[in-house]
Amino acid sequence: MPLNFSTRHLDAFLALAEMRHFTRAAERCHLSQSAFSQLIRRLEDAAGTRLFDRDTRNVALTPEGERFAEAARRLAADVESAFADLREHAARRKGRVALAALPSLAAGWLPPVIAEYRRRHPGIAVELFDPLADRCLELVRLGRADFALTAPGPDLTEFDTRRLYSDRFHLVCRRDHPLARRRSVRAADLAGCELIHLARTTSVRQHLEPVLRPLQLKSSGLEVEQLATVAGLTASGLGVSVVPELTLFQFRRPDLVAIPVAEPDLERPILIVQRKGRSLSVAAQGMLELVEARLARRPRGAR
Amino acid sequence: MPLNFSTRHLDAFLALAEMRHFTRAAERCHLSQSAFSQLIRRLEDAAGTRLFDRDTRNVALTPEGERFAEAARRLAADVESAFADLREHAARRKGRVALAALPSLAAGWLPPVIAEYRRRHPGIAVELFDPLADRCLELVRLGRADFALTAPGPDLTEFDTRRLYSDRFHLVCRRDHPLARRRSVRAADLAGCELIHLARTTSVRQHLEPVLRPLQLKSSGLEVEQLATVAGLTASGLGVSVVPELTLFQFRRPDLVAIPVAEPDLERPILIVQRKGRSLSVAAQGMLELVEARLARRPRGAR
DNA sequence: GTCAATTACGTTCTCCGTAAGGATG
DNA sequence: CATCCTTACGGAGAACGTAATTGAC
Repeated sequence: MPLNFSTRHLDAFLALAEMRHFTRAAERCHLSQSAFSQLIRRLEDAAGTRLFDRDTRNVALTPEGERFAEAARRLAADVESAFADLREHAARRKGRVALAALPSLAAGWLPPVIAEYRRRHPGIAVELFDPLADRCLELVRLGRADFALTAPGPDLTEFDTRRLYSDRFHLVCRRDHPLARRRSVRAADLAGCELIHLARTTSVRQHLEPVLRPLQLKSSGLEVEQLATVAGLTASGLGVSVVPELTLFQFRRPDLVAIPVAEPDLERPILIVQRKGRSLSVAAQGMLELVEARLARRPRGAR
Repeated sequence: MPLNFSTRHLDAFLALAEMRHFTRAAERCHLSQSAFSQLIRRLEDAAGTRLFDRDTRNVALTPEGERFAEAARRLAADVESAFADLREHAARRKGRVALAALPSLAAGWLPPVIAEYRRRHPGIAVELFDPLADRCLELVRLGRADFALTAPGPDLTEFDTRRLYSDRFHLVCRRDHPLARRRSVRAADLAGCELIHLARTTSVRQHLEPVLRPLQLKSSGLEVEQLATVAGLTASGLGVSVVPELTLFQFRRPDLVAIPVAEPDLERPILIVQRKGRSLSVAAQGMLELVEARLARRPRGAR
């Protein structure tokens, strides 16, 4: 006789095992005494043996009942904890979210978002990676990151992507540079400038290259990995640089100025990238919503 | 929304997690696809979060679903094993029975019963204690033994007892003894005999004492604990002894004879003793039934 | 257009409660 | 005889199945 064993059976069994009294155990379970009796009876039928010895005066567990009681207590606790765990994740009181973001985002724009998230959901562990674009995608592909905020890579077909934002480029130069007083510049204006480059592995460089290559600019020969190095080199008058708006926080110093580059094709889209067809965890979904909300409130440069 | 979480929910969830296909998972669960869909929906309501991502083409676990799946697999296995364990005990394929029996029973009459039991139920562990009567009761009181086969002790009110059998006494003497050719003897016939006694702690002695004391028999001064010693002493012509029928197997030697003592008050009841109000385990119940069956087939001396 | 999940709705069946029955101290 | 578990029976609600609907590819 296959029983659809349920938490009600568990609760009833445990109540009776504890109370040793049908009527009172039935009350605790909010059942009539009759229904309760049937419940126990069906459980015993499924068990294939009596679990309680009872006459009209006494109720006690049989040896088999004792044995089952141990399992039943564990089961009840396990069911309870499984659902509690689920609800805690659903309520974002517990969980984990891992995201990857380009260094420029990770250093400047993202931290306040993460701080806000942690404030709202102190129980959730936040993991942040700040590698270059290729590795961002890799982390998402491996499932190490729930989603990434990064620039387009070579092969995005295996991901679900959404454009969050489009980052415009700025010329950064010393305050005493000939272009320093312009309100905006065009790519052509850069002719004659020595350019300090970021490494070719960076998304910044990859987006700059198609636009600047035709201009045959003089190269400074300097090609570094860190934006802070670019800032230092530029401040020392060794050249100028062209960087996305989101990285400008690295260049906010009295001796440097940043000037928008008015060039329609020169922009670096920032995408939300996640695994195709897989939904985000509740925790990650919350982070994503906060990212989008922050962007909506600060649409500078958004398209 | 409190769900009456049941094995059906578990099975459905696990089937869908494995199949990633509602229709096929529903078939495995012997449900219509519609009913199956509702089942999952209710489960998700109770969980407070989606467990599956699905559109008409793909079904996959959400991160929360993955987490729940681990717990669900454990739960399903635990429920299954708890019931399997119960059924194995009920079917006497598994379990344990402990019994205590007087040495005379444990040595002679009981072993074939235990052997038969083990043959029938090889999965059940049988534990046997063979102490004197007091300790037999003690073992039952402590729950170390499921039941005891023993003689009446001083305080039986705390136990449930049932008379199994009544053991009649026999005179044991050498073949060359004056009484050796009698077909039966009375207590009075023992006048002038030197009696070899068992220790006062034995139930044999305790039952003999009230009957033999008035006869003022000569004492041999020998008072030992083991029946085998009594046999040796008797065979050497140091005296005679009076022992219950169940112990006669110790005295089956060519130089000794055993003669029934025809004395209405001289008998030693053998009781089944168990804890009051507590039922026996299925395993122990089986042993008890075998004991009674064996007795019914061999009613020699039964009342 | 097809396949698959969801929704709608009528039906079935399980399970509950009221009430009578029975056993035990 | 009072207490308390069990059985009987009628009804409410949950769950199921058929079928129509929606949605994705």
